[in-house]
This record gives sequence, structure tokens and C-alpha cells, in this order.
Amino acid sequence: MTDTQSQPRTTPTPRPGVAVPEKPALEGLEEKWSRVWQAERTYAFDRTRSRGEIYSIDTPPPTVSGSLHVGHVFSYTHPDLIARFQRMRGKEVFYPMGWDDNGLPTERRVQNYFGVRCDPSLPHDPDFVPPAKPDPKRQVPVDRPTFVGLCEQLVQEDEKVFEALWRTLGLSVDWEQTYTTIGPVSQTVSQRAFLRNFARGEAYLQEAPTLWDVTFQTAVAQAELEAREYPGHYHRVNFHRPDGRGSTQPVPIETTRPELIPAVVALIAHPDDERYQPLFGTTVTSPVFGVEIPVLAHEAAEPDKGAGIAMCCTFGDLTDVQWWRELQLPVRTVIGRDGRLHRETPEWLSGEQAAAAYSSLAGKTTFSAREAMVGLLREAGDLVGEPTPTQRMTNFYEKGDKPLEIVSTRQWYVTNGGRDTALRDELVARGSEIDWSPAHMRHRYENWVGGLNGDWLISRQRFFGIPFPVWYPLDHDGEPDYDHPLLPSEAELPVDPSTDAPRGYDESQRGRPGGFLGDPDVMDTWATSSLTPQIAGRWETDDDLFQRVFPMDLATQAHDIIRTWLFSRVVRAHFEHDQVPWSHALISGFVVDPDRKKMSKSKGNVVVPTDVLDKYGADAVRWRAAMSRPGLDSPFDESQMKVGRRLAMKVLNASRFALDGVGATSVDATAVTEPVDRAMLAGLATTVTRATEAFEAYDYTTALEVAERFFWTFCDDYVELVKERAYGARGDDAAASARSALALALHVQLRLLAPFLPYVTEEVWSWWQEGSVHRQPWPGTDELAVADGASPEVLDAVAAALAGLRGVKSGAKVSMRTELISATVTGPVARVAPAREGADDLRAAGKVTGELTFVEDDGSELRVTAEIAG
RNA sequence: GGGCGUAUAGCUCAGCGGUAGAGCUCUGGUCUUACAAACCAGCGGUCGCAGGUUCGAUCCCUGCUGCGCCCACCA
Repeated sequence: MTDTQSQPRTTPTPRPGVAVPEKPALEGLEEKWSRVWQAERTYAFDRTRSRGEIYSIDTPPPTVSGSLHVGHVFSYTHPDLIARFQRMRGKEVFYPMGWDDNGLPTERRVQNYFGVRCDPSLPHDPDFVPPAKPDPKRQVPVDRPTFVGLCEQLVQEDEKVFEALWRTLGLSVDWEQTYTTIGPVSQTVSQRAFLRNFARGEAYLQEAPTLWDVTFQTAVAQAELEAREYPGHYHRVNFHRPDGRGSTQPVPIETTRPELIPAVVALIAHPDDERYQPLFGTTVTSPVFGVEIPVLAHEAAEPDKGAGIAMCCTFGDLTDVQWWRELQLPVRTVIGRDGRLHRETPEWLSGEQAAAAYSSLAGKTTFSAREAMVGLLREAGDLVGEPTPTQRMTNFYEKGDKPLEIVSTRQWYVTNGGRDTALRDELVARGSEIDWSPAHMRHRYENWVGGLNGDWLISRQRFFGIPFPVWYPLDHDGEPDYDHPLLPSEAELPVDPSTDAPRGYDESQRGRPGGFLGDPDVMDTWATSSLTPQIAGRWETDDDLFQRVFPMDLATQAHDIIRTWLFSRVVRAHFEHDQVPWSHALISGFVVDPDRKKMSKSKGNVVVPTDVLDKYGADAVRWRAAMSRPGLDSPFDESQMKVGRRLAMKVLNASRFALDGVGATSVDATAVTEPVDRAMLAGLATTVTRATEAFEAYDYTTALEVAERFFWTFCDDYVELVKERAYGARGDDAAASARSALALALHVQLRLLAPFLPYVTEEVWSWWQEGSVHRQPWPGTDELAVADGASPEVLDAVAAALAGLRGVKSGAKVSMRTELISATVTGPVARVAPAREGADDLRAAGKVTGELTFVEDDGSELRVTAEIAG
């Protein structure tokens, strides 16, 4: 990290024709400088540099079809702060940007925007024109290639908007290094990684009960679940003992989902539950349908829940899946992929009465079927009492609004430790190889990995995604052989099995007995974005680049996607490269509304970033972003934007004073002789050290705080103290000292502030220096060697004394220009002695025309008395 | 129920073993030729509660309480 320290230092040599505007302003700086940066390729990545000289960054590809709020702007600013610091430290920064355009959010947006929906069974219509007036309630069915084309068309528009926003914000991304998650590079990388996972046994195809969203009609993964409160009713329902066996007493159970009674396969109670022990091993019959099912014992049954005996259906919840698997129960599916009960009467309900009852449920949604079933139970006399309302937690797809069902489907999985303890331990251990900011975010990672209960489901029954590079041979009956998939070679990638034929076949054999079937599914977007380091680094297509940037140095993201994006990248890099994908993870918090609620479109509390950027300027917004520390949520408060804007304005004005007001444009180190000047530079050296240490520790907030604090003191105290002298009030030598110190201090401070305020610092730099401030070396204390041996204490003490003089005037309610006939500074020797060294500056700044006396005593602080003229 | 975080001035947050800091707000003042969308000065806190360790705790330990986030919870 320190190997960049030896590069040559710039010195404040003014360019010919220093030009300072009469009235500097913030307006227009974003457009002016982002244009220059693009034209000059200021942030272009030089790929000839070695891995040790490169600093590479993996940032989240934003969902381009999603809506943006200020939280995104904040969290995207954070990696830029680090990127700019590292670049100034001499690192060649690899800072690409990706667009996440693949997946369901884009499909949804296209459906609404064009008023269409995808029907993959339709033949391709190359002349399709979307409806002129989209009607979201009557979406026009379109074929899959057309639908994908519409998606591609729309995301291109979205991506332009995003790039413009990021450019305005001043992200120092190399815009020649962009990727999209649907583009050919991502397709090739995703398919290649998948083929390798498959070859190593890390990816597999399995028919199994799957969490299923009935709205989008796709499987979803554990990481996409969201538990929400959902209203329902407990129904007490009688099961019966078959005639002639033991007691005729009914067996009541409680259920919130009576519509699943036709799918019941067993009643289950805890093995130690004495109430039900006599029933274990016997059978009961279901109400209404009269299906005979066993009563079984299992540890997962909880005696104090409901009636203490549960009805197990295939499948009502994840516990049902566990029972079905462990007790080897049959599958009796009644709910279809559309969330409705099957239209045909299931074969196990063959009895006349059962079939008749089922016919009143067939084809209904779960909601309607539940109502109908309650009616049937009531008629049969098997509903005990009335249903009682309850609120229960139910799993939803995070983007969906109906509870998930569990449907048995064939899906692709990637192992992630959810079913393999050894792998889980390895992946947990990977978390410890990452340096986390803040450190406690590692617990989130470990918590999530430790709690996985199944492998990673990567297939989705959707359209705008990367297809699986897989076909299945069809036997003579036209049945697919899923155990022997046909795979392309890596050289053939990318492939689309819905339009490409596998090797050894031709298109005419698609769907024919003896022919082939393309895998209809696409990969989930996380399956692609889990490979962003490989995509950005051009894994396997540009090995030279890849070895220079991978593994990366930094991953930045907000804490909500540790379980998805962060973890999935670790999984992929673990399998493919046997290492972590980056050494450091910087986790942002959220920007929340003033009531500390998460911003969301539905709550209507979203702050639109373009509004605040227009109103306060990019530097102000970046300042505010930098003030929110890693991992901490931060309430949005518009008044704080003003503070950042004030700082940016102050940089312009103070610079104008130094450069134009007193002509402090160059440095003569030998001229810096005045104690106050040397003290200021000594303080600046301390500031440089502290800001650098903070940045090295990824603590950009502290780096900003120390630089900013120094800058305000510099403006309010130092500049005020030396102003008269710099104008020449005490002769040429004293003025030269002040001017050199001012120029040097400005030169250093512009660079300290450059990562945070890229626009104003660049603007000021351009007034008097060559090149971009963002390509200058980060300041070092060696540049301030002129202050060696000096102590900041002189400036501190003189500034305190000046504050005392101001206090006298403020108390007397007179102008700061008012002259003082006499003044006395009293205090301990440790304060008075340094104050005395700046006596002349103090006299000038405080307008002390008469005697200025210093008195040492035993007091702990400086005290000032003064006599006002007139 | 489990995990993590957090509790400091009206607000947003620093500090973290030696009797509290910043910015914003608020109050009063100043048109001081870099800056009036500025500047100067000031008011404001028994550092969530209860124990413990220590010569001494806002800071360390234990417990409690509040708040936030993540996970689990569909009988």
C-alpha cells in the first residue's frame, strides 16, 4: 500500500496566466467537468499496469428498470471516494460499471410499458408492433423473441438515464469498462461457469418441492423470501376413525388452509404426545373426501401448536416437505402453477361423493377454494365451532404480493452448503478471509450461511434472462431424458437452446421423438450477478486483463444484499478460483426517511436524486453521502445538504482570496518564516496524516471530517489572522511568508478534499494548475517539510486569543472592525507563550491599535480583556 | 424465539478510563473589499436504567429497558 509513496510530488507551480473568475459559482460545474473528464479520459484504466499497481473495485450493477432514490446515490458515492483516494495514491484504479438489466424487474416494466405479456408457445412474429395505447389489464400476448427484443430496447433507454446520473454525481468510473447482465459477455461467463459447476457436480437438476410464486409463475430461491404478516383463520376440523376400528370419537385438528384437505397425506403428532400415542400406526379418514390416511409420529410436530396434531399436505409449508421427505409420504398435489386447484379430479378422490365435493373446488384460487371448502365442512358437520381470525407470518417472494405455494417442479440448483455441512463450513471460513467494513457485517454473512436450509435454486421459469446451455434428448415416445443432458462446448458459447440446436442435431428435430428439447428456463439474475468480478474482468476471454484485476480489492454494497449478491459471489469464486473474489467488503447503510423508515415507492417517502442534485449540486450530495459511515443507516435531512453546499462554496471563495486577492500562487519554501504560518502548515501536516490513515482504513467519513475541520479553521482563523500581512501591511518578507504558506496550504487542501468534492476542487485547480487534480498525488507530509519542528500550538493559541477579542466586540455589539485601544491576553505559560509569537498578526486581525499585553498566570485557559475605542 | 447493531445537547452524529465535543436548529450581533445562501458571539447534556470492576467510567464487565436490522415462526 505504501509503495506508491515514492512517486514524485507535485509542487504548486502556477500555470501561465492564472485566471480566477470574478464571481465563482457552483452552477454548471457538473456539466463542464464531467465533459472534460470524458474528453480527457481522466479516469481511463491503464491495463498495462501490474496487479500490484492496480486497485480493482466490484460495485453492484444497478437494476436499471428500478426506481432510484437518494440511498442509491449515497451508496454509489462510497466506492468512488475510495477509488479517487486510491487513484491519487498512485494506484491504477479498475472501476467498471455494470447494468443489471436481466430478470423479472425488466419483464414487469416491459409488460406495463408496452402492454404485452410473453407467451413462449407463440411462433415468432418479426412484424409485431406493440399496442399504441398499452392497456395493463389486457396485455397482448407476444412471442418470446419479440418480448426479449422489447426488453432489450427498453433497458438501453434506462441505461442512458443511469449513466447520465452517475456522471453528474461524478463517479470516476471508466465508462469504457461497462457491462450488462444480459449482454453476450455475461451470457458467456454465466454459461461457462454453469457448465463448469455442472461438470464438477456443483450444479444439478432435480425434481423437488419448490417455493413457487403463482403471480409470476416461477420458482424462487430462499434468498428471495420475505416473511410477512398475513391474515387468516384457524379452522377446527374433524378427522374420523374408520368404521369398526376403536372409538368413534373424531380427531380434531386445526388448520389455516382447509382448501388443502384434499391433499392431505397424514396426520402427525409428536412421538411423546400421550394424547395421540394410541393413534400412532392407525388410520383416519379425511372429512368430506373420506380419504384414508395414517397417523404418524414425528419430532417436528409441536404439541402446543393448534390441536397438537397437524395435517400434512403436499404441500402446505416447509414442514410438510420435511415430513413428506422423512416419512416417505406420497405426493398428492392439488394446487397448480397458476395458484388454482387442479381442474381435473385427482385420482385418489375417485369415490363418487369425494369427486362431487372436489368438483366444487376445481379451478378455484386458493382463496375461493378455502371458502368453498368451509361450506363443505359445515355441511358435513366436520367444522368445529367457527373459524377464528389470526395473523401469521407467511413466506412471500420479495417482489410478489401473494403467498408462495410449494409445487413440485424440476429445477437447477447450485450447491451452497445448505445441504452439506463441510461445504457450509468452508464458505463460512471464506467470510473470515474478507476484511469487512464495518467489521460486524461478517456476522450477517455467517448468520445467513449458517441458516441455509437448501441448495441455491438458480432456474427461473421466465424469459428475459440467460438461458441454460442445456438440451435434453427425446426418446422414441418424445419423452425427455433429463439424466443425460446435451451440453455445448465452451467454445460454442453463448448459446440459446430455444433457437440453437445441440451438436449432432438440426433444428427440424426440435420437439420430435428421437430429437431434442431445449431447456426452457433462464438463470436467475443472481446467478449472473454472482459473477460480476469474472464478467468485468473478462474471465477466460481476456486472461491478461483478468489476472491483473482478480481477485479484486474492494466490493461495495448495502447490507440488504449480503445474503444474495455478496454471498453468491463468494460461492462462485470459491468453486471456480478457490479463493474469495475480493479482499475487502465495504457495506453501506440505507438512507431512511426522517422517521427512520426505509424509503420505498409504495410508502411514497422516496427522495428523487435528480432533485437534490439539481438543488444542491453534486459536491454537496457527495459530502452528505460521505458523512454517512459504513453500515449505518442515515436519515435524510435536506438541511444537511446545505452544509455540504456551503463547504463547496467556501472552497471557491477561499481559493479566490488566496489566488486572486493576495496573489498566493507559488511557493518559496525559504520564505515561510512567520510562526503563525509555520504553525498552520504543521497543523495541516497532522491533518494529512490523519486523513490518510482514515482513508487507508476505509473510514472516508473521518478522512472528510479532519480535512473539513482543518479547512474551516484555516478559513476562519488563519486567513483572518494573516490577511493584512498578506496584503503587505508588515512588509515584503512577512507578506511573502503568508503567500507561500497560503499557496502551499491550498495546494494540499484541494487534494485532500478532491475525493469528496471533485467538481469544486477541479474547478479551483484549473484556475492555477496544469492537469486534473484527480490525477495528482495524494498529499504527504513531506510536502510540508517547511513546517518541520513547528507546532500547531502557536496558531491554536493565537486563534483562541482572537476569539477572545471577537467576544469582547460581540458582547459590546459592535462591528468586528471596531478598534481596540488596549488588550490583555492572560493564561498559563503554555498558552500565552505561543500566543505571543503571533502577537503582530493578532494585533492586525483584532484591530488592536494600542497596547497588546500578555500576562502569565495559573489559570487553565486563555482569557482576554480589551478596551473598545470611543 | 435466535443473531447483530444501537441508546451522548431540540435534530444528526463524533468521542470512549481522568469531571463532555462538532454541525444543524435556536438566541443576540456584524454589510469586516474571498464569501450576507456570509461572518462573529452565545444558550443548550447529571452521556437509556441498575449493579459491578477501578483511586476514578459516558467510555470496561453483568443485567434490564427502548429502538433498528437480519433470521426463524404458515398445524
